[in-house]
Amino acid sequence: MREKTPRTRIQKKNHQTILEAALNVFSQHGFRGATLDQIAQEAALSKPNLLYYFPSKVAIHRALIDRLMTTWLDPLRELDAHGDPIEEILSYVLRKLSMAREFPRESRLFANEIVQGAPNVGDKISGDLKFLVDEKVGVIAGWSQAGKIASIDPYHLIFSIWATTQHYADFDAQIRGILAADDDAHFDDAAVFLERMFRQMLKP
Amino acid sequence: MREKTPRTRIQKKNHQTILEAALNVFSQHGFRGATLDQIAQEAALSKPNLLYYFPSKVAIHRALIDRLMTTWLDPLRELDAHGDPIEEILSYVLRKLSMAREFPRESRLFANEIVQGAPNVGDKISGDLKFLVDEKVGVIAGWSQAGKIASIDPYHLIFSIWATTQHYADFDAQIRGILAADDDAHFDDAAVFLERMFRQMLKP
DNA sequence: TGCATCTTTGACCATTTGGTCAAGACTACG
DNA sequence: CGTAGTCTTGACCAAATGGTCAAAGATGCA
Repeated sequence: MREKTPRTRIQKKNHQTILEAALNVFSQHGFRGATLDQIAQEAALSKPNLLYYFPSKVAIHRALIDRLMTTWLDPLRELDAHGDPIEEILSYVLRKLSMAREFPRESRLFANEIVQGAPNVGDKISGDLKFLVDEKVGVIAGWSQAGKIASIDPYHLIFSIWATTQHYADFDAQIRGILAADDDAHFDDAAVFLERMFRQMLKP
Repeated sequence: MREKTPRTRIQKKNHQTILEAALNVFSQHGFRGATLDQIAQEAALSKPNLLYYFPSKVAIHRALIDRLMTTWLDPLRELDAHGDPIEEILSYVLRKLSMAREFPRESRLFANEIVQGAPNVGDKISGDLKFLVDEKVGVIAGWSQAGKIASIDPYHLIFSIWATTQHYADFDAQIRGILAADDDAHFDDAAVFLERMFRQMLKP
């Protein structure tokens, strides 16, 4: 069932090489659009060699998704119930935006998965993710009721943070087309804009 | 090159049937993930029959994208330079949200395309779309300088509107998972939330 | 009704794709 | 060294997939 965890030096290296290559290919073409040949070429390995390290195409994809789900939610986990409410939320926004800037492939891997109906992560979403979100929603609702932030729907606040930040990774092609940009500079403008936007709306 | 425009009654009907079926399949699986057999089955036609009406798989997809691009931008076109600034922008937000609610398949078709690097619409984005956006950015910048709305970056305002509204269509699977919702009711909450958010941030 | 045109499809094809396998190459270690 | 275990790959396979084609079936109109 599960692919064996890497033991030798070579296994460790090739596992990483394959996942790195697969991240490139899956994030750009989606699961169905990616081929083992592409991944093999990107990893500079032969196709049978890929299948020596991972039992199947879906196993590679699953390994990536697993790795992603554990780290992807760290910024939200860090939201501290005992910190200053507005600053806590704002720094969550900026952490999320940084991740979109630094890990756009991971963001697109996830986006591909969700847009197509979350066929492989549906259970994780209604499980771990829902659990974490519900907890933080409780925290935010508390702040809201205590008058520390404006009275808003915490679920939709979180959705709007996800939407606005991930948009810069997932819709990168559109944004670059419109801004005629060939670098990352617009992320700085986005940071200014989003900080203002959320600060404004959270003001009690 | 171009597929012939439908002439007879039968052609008109089958063209529509095929596009409807293709929209279902492409929006759920992406271009590469969709198969002609799936589309044929969904349309209740034989595969050679599909190819009697459209010369190839990409032609079907292109026809959908073309149809989409013409109507997708209507809400933005309606943004009136002579209307009340804040109400104009807010009703743009709500129109966009309605489209996400009523045409989620179209939204996902587009999302699939952009997430994968806009391979088929790249030129349309840096062409028609950029032109329209630049025009409306000018309008918004004018309002901003005239002190009618807060001083914000009009590009990122538009991006944030797209992000927050389309999110409800594109990431539907995630949202339903977290809200444990099986209906559309959360769109009403979203409308309230987004109206408040944008009204708050636009206040001069 | 007769005939030209439009529509439909079963059979078929070449290519791509995920995956297998057996045999050979390389490593590590006694 | 030698050999047991690890790693690599060329050749191959079955299924899926986009697309073709010739021939049969409908349709419409004089």
